[in-house]
Amino acid sequence: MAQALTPKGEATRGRIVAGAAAEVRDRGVDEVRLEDVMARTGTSKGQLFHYFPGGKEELLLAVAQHEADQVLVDQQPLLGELTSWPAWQAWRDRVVQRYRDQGEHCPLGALLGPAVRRTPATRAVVTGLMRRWQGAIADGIRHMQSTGDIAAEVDADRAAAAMLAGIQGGVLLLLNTGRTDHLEAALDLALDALRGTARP
Amino acid sequence: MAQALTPKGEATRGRIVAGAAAEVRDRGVDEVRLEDVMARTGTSKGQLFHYFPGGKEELLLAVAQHEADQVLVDQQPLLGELTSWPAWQAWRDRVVQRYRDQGEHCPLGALLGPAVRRTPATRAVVTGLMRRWQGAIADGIRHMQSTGDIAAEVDADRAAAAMLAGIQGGVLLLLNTGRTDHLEAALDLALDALRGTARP
DNA sequence: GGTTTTCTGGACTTGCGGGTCCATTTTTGC
DNA sequence: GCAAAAATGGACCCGCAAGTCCAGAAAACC
Repeated sequence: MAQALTPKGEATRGRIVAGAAAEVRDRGVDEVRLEDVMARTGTSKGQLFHYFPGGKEELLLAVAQHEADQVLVDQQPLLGELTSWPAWQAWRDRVVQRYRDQGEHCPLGALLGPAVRRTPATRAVVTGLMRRWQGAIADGIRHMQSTGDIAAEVDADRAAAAMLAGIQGGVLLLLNTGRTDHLEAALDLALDALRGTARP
Repeated sequence: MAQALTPKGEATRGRIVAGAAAEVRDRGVDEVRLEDVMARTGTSKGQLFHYFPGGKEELLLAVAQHEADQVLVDQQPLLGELTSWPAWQAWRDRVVQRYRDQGEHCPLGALLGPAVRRTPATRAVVTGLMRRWQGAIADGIRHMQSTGDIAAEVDADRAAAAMLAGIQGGVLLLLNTGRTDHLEAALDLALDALRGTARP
């Protein structure tokens, strides 16, 4: 992938990806013009195609990977420490807060969009993100089961899948309505359901 | 909007919208070429701009409205008769079935995508659909409350919002993974939560 | 049946934006 | 320092698809 890349080159490449990511956030995937990326990052067409021989598609794939990683980073360390109800609540609040702040500029929403989705490579990026995300939630559920805070009969993976779906749908609706109602309702419903299992 | 449109003109216009909708389903929004729509519907550029002076954008808006209406039609009459637990289950199964059959060709997913989302008009279409959808679910919940199958303390609108988010997220993940796991898990979680409220 | 409106066909223009190419400069490695 | 490789700048090409325009056919209207 990366073959003989000097520090300077590395920096430029990074600048391009970051700039393109910002452009995607600001204007949406299909509104991204290579020209704009160049302007924003102070680079030339030669550089762009030097670092991304595959052109726009390759660049957007790199952006997708970059943003996907960021999604989970933004939730850490909370997502990795779902070991008590207050911790779950803190994570929930963080998620809501993050997407509320972000508002309409959703890199993830952009990734999920029809434009890039088509290519298997970008699909893989999104799928990978979802798998990791769901895995982290499931781990949290299993930990809560080990302490008896969640009933042992609960299927952790399935519950995590449901919660993830609620989050994604909530974000999607946030993008369209500008309100966090759905996201909050979905998270709270799932958490309440899990809490409810502990009491026999 | 529609001013002096002969039967023949009406038919042509309808053919164009239907053809464009099919094109969107098959190839995704941003892959739709006016030329392809013309070929599929056996129309000419003159006709296209005759019926949609606003060009591509206006045509896609009409398609969006068309598809949004279809989403709810496909769930009827089940969605309008959520008056017993078996009815809820039947509706749940219908939703899962519908999107499973549809697979990757999701008109709604296309609408939600970044391409069209930008314009306020298409946003309004999607928002309107979501409002009606959530309203129907909420009505179902309220009916179940009236019969005592769901606890009166439940906030019907909020629960419906959560369920809708789960559905949207489930469909989104279905589009990316090709599996209905998330959709099913989300629906089941929500339904179980509602069922659970009845027993004290 | 003649005039007016609507409908249809398709040639043409246009602009945007991705991709190519190469000349020049800078860095690396020895 | 001096070749080789990497990095940079930007002029140029070119295809695609949206949108324009107008002329001719069909229908509506009285």
